[in-house]
Amino acid sequence: METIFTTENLYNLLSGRIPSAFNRALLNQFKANGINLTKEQWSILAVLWKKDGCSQQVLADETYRDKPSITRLIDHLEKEGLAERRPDKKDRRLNLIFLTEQGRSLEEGAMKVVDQTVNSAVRDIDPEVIQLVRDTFIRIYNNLETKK
Amino acid sequence: METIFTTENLYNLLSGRIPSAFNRALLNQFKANGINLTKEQWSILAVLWKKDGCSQQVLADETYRDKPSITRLIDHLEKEGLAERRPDKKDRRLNLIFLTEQGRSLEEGAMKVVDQTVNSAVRDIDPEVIQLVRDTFIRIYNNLETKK
DNA sequence: TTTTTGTAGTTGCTTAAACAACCATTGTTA
DNA sequence: TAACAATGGTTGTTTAAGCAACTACAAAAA
Repeated sequence: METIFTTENLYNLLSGRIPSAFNRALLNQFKANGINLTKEQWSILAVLWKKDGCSQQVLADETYRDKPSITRLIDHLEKEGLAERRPDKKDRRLNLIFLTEQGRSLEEGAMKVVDQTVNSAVRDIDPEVIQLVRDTFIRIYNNLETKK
Repeated sequence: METIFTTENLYNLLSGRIPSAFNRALLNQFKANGINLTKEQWSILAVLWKKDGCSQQVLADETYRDKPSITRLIDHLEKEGLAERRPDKKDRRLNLIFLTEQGRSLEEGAMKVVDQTVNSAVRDIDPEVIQLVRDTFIRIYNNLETKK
């Protein structure tokens, strides 16, 4: 295989430096706007704002986390008063997760900040290039999932 | 601003799903090859293999971590017998970090696994596209650093 | 040369990820 | 329907990130 890339170059691309920087920036913007959320909490809320009342397993699938991680994130959201568990009446194995009024009220402000941060990150970059980057990442993801 | 992207699309690109998948894959490959390293440990060792005897601050800069994170990662590497601290004789503020024989001996095997995993991830993708993705990510990184 | 400023590293705290082991409930099948 | 498998969730453990507060030392400024 002939490429102009060293393993190290590619590793840096794949290993997550940019996402770290992005997540840091997002967190700072939250803080600067008086929104008291970790990026993990926000990622859960982002699902609930669309699918209020879904199960923990759905949250795990949507946010690419395992079940224990969700258990603890929900614990934390409950403690903060942003969401609550309610047992499913039909299937008693399930917890359904509902936003509280407070959890709902964060949506507008948080989404505005995410929007600004995302747009700031990709400013001056050709949308077609962004599209290509996305497509490439999907291919990489599939390559990783389907092993070698 | 007119784009075909929703904030959510872009967020998913920027927030680190692919790196998570990559890091998971790498960890699995380490394990499958009997290499007992976390990805964090490996990322420190990767610097030391090139700059044995550098300071903790250098490790922090090279791996994009803060100083406390490095303190603890080195603690752990010392406990595992892979590296050791030696005070700098000239500047007594500094610890210089040196690989042990055992730490050095991991290089070949680990790099082979990283190499395979990286190549598997980008297989069938045009090198020019990879280059463009890299360049774009560097621009995004700079956008994030120079704030809006 | 004393004071001030900066740099290197550590400790404490909160939050989270990943994995294994586990319990309860539900679904399947023999 | 009784045994077994699958699903949803929790707990325990290890490892790590990120921030603030701190100590020790060095360099620069007064």
